[in-house]
Amino acid sequence: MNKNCVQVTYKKGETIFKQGSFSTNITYLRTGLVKVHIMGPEKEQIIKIAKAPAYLGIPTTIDEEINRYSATAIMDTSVCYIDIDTFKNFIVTNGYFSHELVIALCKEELESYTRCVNRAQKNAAGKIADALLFFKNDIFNSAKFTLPLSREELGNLIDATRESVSRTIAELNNDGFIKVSGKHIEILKEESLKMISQNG
DNA sequence: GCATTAACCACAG
DNA sequence: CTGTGGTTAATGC
Repeated sequence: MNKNCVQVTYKKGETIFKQGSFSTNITYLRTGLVKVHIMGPEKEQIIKIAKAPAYLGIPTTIDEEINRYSATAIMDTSVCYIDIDTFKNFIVTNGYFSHELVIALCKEELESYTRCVNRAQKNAAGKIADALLFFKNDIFNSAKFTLPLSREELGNLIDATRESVSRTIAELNNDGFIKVSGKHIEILKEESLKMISQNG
């Protein structure tokens, strides 16, 4: 696929593709971190955070004319765009590739179900704890990291207002579960956060 | 009723 | 963009 691939780099904050525009390529995220988001009837909703390596636009490109969601870099990022016909041809001719792709898509769908339930049923503290553990374990693999989102964006990810996010993070800090300085976060008591994640 | 939770508003830094 | 305080509506015991 490399032959039909154009590589592009994006800085933090730049739009990779936008909801409402024509979707003509599959996007492969080579390095970096991206937020996938949708402008809903009320406000922006962050659907998920995607880290490299990953395909970004399969659902919105494979059988759709117009992008149903946007992707925006939240860290410096490099992607390559794969021509949709090339991609489809690959699926048809390469069974192994297709098999891997189905597995990846299934995983994402299951994760999406889980996030959906958690967003709807957990309280603010539980959702914040979830998000912080997600960044620690799934994104940065480090107890210490810089949050790549503003308080408002984090709220849009977990379904809470920016005020609730601020307050909850301040409480977790005061209670000694985490250490916070602006966007710098350090997870101090992961086990406690897991309890909070489950019980609120 | 009373407590809890989180959204909404406002204002300061 | 954040943090915080006051207020308020909804919900549970």
